[in-house]
Amino acid sequence: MLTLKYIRDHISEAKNGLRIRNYNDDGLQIIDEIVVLDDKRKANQTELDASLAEMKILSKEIGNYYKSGNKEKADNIKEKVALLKEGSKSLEQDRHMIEQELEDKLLSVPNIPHALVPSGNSDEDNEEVQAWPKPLEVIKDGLPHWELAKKYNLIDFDAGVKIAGSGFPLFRGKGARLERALINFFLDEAFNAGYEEIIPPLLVNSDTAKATGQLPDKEGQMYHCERDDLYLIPTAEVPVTNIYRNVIISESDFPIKLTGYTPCFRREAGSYGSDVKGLNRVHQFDKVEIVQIAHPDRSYQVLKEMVNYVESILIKLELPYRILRLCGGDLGFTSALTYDFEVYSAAQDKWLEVSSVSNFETFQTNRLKLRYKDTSGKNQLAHTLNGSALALARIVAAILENNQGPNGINIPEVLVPYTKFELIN
RNA sequence: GGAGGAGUGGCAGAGCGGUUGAAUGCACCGGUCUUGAAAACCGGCAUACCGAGAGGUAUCGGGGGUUCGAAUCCCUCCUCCUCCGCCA
Repeated sequence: MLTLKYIRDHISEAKNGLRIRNYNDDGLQIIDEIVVLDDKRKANQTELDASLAEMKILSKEIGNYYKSGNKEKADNIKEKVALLKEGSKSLEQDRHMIEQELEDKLLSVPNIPHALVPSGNSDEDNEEVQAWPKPLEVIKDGLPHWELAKKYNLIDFDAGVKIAGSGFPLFRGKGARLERALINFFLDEAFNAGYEEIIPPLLVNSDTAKATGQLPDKEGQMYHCERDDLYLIPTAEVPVTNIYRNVIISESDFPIKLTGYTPCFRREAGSYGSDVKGLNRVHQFDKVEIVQIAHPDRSYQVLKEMVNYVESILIKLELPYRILRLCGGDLGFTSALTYDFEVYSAAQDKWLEVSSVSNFETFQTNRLKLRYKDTSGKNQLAHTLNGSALALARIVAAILENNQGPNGINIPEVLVPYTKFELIN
């Protein structure tokens, strides 16, 4: 959620930002509507405050008159207060309504894109900021990962369907061990890069989901346990970032670097076709997430650092990758700037998104109320960033496809200490 | 799931219907003193909103109510603690 102050002080920047996100003139009106509502809110508060202040003073007088035994005078004032009270009540009702409306509108405004974000409508307009320098090797007669998984009995999609439904893969044997090896490898890498490991709850309450922006924007994407009003997390970002909800940290606490492995649950309604085959798009997948809470002056440097970090992992895994800067049409609701990593899947001849690294600036911290005391003692909103490092399922798909050969599938060297085997055959 | 107790500032802990946004202690920050430090003393020290400012309003777990007036009384929800039951 953008801050009111930002919107009021940067009306034209806000509108330009929304244009990058392909808002038309009608859509842009939301900004003006917010300003008008806020004016209403201010006027209301001024009036209400004055009325309450008067009531307070009169109430004190009543107290004093009672003490001195002057009942008549006290009762006189009581009538006055009763009148004031009626007025305050209706003002208060107005305030509730105005605030609710304002909040709804604010929640519907996405983050303002960073100046680097190119305009564009879809993922086809994303800007390639780093291409794979070598020619891509297409494996002739290569099998897609779902067939490899079947051939080597790594993933039993049918069993997953029976147990839960489509989109819930069941890993077994070397497939399960490869999955676990990757999780441990990623966590060790993050540890070495200075991230503190977190094992968070996998179910979160609605306050938590709201604070990181999943509610109300992505309500339909999350599994919801209605009976207890809890949501299954779509990413570790949600519980991990919420550790710092309603927290004021000191400037010396920066940088806060957290990592966590969790399964991620996504309903992903509405997708179809070959994109959803195998591990490309599933309801449950494993992911190691990295989260940083950064000083606003340093957050873009931190973003770079996180991009470099993700890149270093892909290099170690020896997978061909490219880095994209998301365009306005593809940029997530809460993000100001996002870099996507895609890995080339040789058998599908397709780039698969395996990581997304974003700076949310104050968009999340405003709702989180995550602040730090600056040198002058004032509270300021911190910046949050996160990235997948990495999303497991698609990495597995890429490893299987890219490393297949006549003798089986070769495990990247860096993983062998974790898998304890070098070849799947 | 059943019975009881409790939720107050960074922490500890008063207040239980009337200048109480909240005593006191600790912690923290600034100053005096000191060669320096400690001690002692003086001052500061919650958050949000409105206001150019003076200042005002709200907040004592959340929400609602009683009252001229609520941290204090009532209702409800949440959380924590103790005991019992169940259980990995």
